[in-house]
Amino acid sequence: MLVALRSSRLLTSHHNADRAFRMEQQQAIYGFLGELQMENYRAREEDVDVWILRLLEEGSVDAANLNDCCLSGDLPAPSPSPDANDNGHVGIYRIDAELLNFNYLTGPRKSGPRGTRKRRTSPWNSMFYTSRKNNSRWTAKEVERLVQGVSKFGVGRWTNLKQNFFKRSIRTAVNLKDKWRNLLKTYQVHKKLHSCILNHRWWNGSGSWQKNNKCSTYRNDDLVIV
DNA sequence: GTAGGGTTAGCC
DNA sequence: GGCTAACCCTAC
Repeated sequence: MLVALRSSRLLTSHHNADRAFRMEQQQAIYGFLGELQMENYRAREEDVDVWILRLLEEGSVDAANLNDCCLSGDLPAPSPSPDANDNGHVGIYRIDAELLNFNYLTGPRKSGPRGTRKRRTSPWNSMFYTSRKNNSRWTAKEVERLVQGVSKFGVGRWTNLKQNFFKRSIRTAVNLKDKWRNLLKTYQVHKKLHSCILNHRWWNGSGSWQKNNKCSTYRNDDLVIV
């Protein structure tokens, strides 16, 4: 599975008229990713297929609605589906407190919690070591706030996100960007999700939705899963 | 200010 | 030694 972000396009090519609608779509997409990722911390050693199916069954993640968020920059926007709400928008974004109630730091992990790390200050001053600025692992609450922030402001608005969600935090805008990148990276690792999601309705690339596993592309302006 | 490649340190 | 996550560096 390839997940590619095209955030720069998001913020530059959209018409103002549909900007709000597209932002809501974006929120849905990243909320979905956030839920996947955060649950992933808890269920890292579990069968991902079973796990995502459970989420779908519980309704925590609605793959059908997710598909309704799909838009291609090259293809016409699909009509809102019957699953959409009264506004014609989809709203799968939801951070479930139960999903976040996991043992973030002590749960089963391939790599355990990291302690304080140190590094050389510079190649020519290698005799001295100094601590990095933060050296702390992200907490579940921080991840939650990051996902909320990205869902609200979108990817690439790290300074804005910092000011609104991490104002008193040690995390810098760059830290937020890097953490989000790590989250998506981990998300990509679980390729089994691909076949699972493809079993649900999917944009077939030729103007209609279908519910089978023949389609191989999920796409919107900001996210491409191939 | 941001994106993306590079570096580092902890854990297996 | 490999993998991973947090952090650093730098071009744009």
